[in-house]
Amino acid sequence: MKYASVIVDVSSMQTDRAFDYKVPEDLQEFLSPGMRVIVPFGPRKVQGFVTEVKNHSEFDKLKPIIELLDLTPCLTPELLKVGQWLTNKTLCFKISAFQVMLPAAMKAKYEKAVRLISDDTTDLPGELQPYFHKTNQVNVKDLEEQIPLAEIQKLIKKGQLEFVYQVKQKTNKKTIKHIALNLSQTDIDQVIQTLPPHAKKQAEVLTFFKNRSITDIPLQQLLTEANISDASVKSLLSKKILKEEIKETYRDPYQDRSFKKTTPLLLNEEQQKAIDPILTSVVNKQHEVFLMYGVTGSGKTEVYLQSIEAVLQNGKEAIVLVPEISLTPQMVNRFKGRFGSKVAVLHSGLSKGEKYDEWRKIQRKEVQLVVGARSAIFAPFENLGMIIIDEEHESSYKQEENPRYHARDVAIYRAQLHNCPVVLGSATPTLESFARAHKGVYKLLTLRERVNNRSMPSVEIIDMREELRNGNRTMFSTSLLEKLTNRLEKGEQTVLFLNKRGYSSFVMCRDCGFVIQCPHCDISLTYHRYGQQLKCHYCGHEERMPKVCPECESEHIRFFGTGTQKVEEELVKVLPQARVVRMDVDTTSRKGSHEKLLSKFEKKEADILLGTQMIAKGLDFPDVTLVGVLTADTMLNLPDFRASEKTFQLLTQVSGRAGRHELPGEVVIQTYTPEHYSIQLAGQYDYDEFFKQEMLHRKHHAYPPYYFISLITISHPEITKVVSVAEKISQNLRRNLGKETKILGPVASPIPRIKDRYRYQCMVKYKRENNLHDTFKKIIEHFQQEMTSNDLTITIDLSPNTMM
DNA sequence: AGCACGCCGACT
DNA sequence: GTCGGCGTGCTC
Repeated sequence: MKYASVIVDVSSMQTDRAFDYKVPEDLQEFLSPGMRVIVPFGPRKVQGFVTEVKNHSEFDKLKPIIELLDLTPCLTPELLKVGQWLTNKTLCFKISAFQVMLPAAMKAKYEKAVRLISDDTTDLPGELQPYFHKTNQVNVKDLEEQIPLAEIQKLIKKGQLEFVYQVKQKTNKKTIKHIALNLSQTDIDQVIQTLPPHAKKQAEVLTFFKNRSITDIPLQQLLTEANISDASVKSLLSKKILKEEIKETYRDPYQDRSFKKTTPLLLNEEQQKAIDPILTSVVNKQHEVFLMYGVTGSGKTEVYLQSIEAVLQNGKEAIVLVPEISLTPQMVNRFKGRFGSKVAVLHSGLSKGEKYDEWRKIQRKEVQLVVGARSAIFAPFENLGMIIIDEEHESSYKQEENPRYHARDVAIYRAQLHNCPVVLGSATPTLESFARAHKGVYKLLTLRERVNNRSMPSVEIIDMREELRNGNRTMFSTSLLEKLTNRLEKGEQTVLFLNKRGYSSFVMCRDCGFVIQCPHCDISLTYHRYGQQLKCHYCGHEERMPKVCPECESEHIRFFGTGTQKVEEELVKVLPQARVVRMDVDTTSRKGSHEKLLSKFEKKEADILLGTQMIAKGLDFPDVTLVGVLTADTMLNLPDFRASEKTFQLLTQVSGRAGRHELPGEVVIQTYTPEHYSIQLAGQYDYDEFFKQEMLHRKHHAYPPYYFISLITISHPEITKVVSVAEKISQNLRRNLGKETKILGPVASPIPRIKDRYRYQCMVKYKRENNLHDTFKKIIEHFQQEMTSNDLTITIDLSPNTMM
């Protein structure tokens, strides 16, 4: 007899361990760790992952596995190990660690239904009878709005009904209809003779098969290419001359696009110097982490491409992470262009089905390269030769929900298991990475020159306080406006960047100073022009923009701050002839709208591209010669120890968008704090000096990379509860952690209330702390009961990216 | 998590 | 008397 240890799909502390099941006779040969199964769990059925197949079990009242869901394990032995590691590293449940490594389409959904035991409905209460008219099984969801649950429970006690629990699979494989010959090629002519003489079209169909010498073809293709209607096909089908076949296919998000094949470019001396150690590491199968620090436009991508070439030639596979790839179709084009059908692409712009299909291409070893966002780091390759993380500093590589992992950490762990290199690339590396490179933990590769020696665009920093003093109350400085006008005249393009995060357009009364806030969160509401709505960006609360101040009934109620919508309006006022494309969450929420807007700009159907964060990355348009940053300092005021770093990164990235081709570029940075070092040094493209200065700050305030930090956030609907729990937690931390460790708080979180829940936090700063994980685990265990029964939540982030 | 079981107060 | 509220404990 064989037994399987299964991690069940029930995320709670008490079920966060393996449960044993009997393996039915017919599965004993196949079943192996990493496969998904459906198992009975209490009265219901749940999905689970097999972690072990063994010959004994400690437990004696075992139930058998109900169903096997995979023929090949969806988690390789290595990924099972990665899952275990993730669990320890992020303190998440095992099931969450496994689930995060697979496409969402493979997660099970559950349904509870009521089934009629006998076929006779006459015994049922009248109001229930219509439900069971045509079926003997009805979903509880459909029932519970009309019929009280107690009613049903009574009938269950009486034995008329029973609950059935179902596991719904979402892994719908896409199929297409093929039409195939039900005879051999050689018989075609003979069969045509037997057709009635007036059935010309049917004969045509068969001739089509003959001329092409094919035996099967997708139905759609047959109809269009042979130029026939489906009536003649149907008739041939009914005569059994043709037959239908259902074939599984992939949803290909890139199917109607062709990619121009590119060939390797000649590397310059610097690029060659950078690629050599990477290639050595690939050939020698050595694990090493490279930090490729290359200024924007220095040709990092070409180095990636040629390194990958070497990996593939070695018969190995590679993963390339890019930040939210849908934002940079240009990046996909470069990889698809070089490696064609060897590439799978995984990003948030794909539907669940499309992601699942791309994932299956990887699993079936039909591709050797995956280009994707954060979660692509879990691609089920078994023969990894290299992992590349482009724009290494991007915060989207950190997942902000459980399991709170950083893709960089996973990359390094997987690369260790595979003995292969990791390449981190950036023009503005995180301080953590750059410091590690200095210490020799990572190998530093530097690209200081831009390809073709093009100079960096010139940067002008504008003091907006000065503009105000001179009576300019608009959000465009005189200089920026002048340059904008100039570009319009020359027919060149401009990118305007608005860093909306921080404060967006909040609504304030000019008479009494009242700011309209969300009733459920401690955050001011944001004005949206569309529908005159006020929205909360945290809980989604919406209300109409009031005509008068709710406090003092004054009519002088206005919105302040600048959102992209407002900039667009003003832009039209001052430059009525300009054609503007606006890109922000509102204009890009629909699928594909992103690419549409960008291609509109690319085709020069617009003069100005106006947008938020999302336009800062990787865009490359030849005719953009001016980049304007409207408010460079909004981010600096956020309660975040990385604020300066993020500002520097952003300004550098944005500046890199100008003058990438023949035409020289210019950058205008508008700010209220022009003296700030992150703004000054970004203007001078001086990363090294920025690194020095920022490191001093970090050292002084005991932040990374000098200290590791962890953040515990406690939330509950009642503030007194939050405070008392937070207090207990911080006392516990102080008792159990080392003397060198600094424990800050408890204090109210930067946003003290979200969705009617109060939030407090404690920060732990440490250099060396052996007790950390144990202490955190014990804290969670201690409050576990209150977390399930009393609506208390405690979240622990072991390397928070933001303090919010 | 989700479900059953079981123990107490409020109603026909 | 019983209905139904939620605290408690278990799931191989």
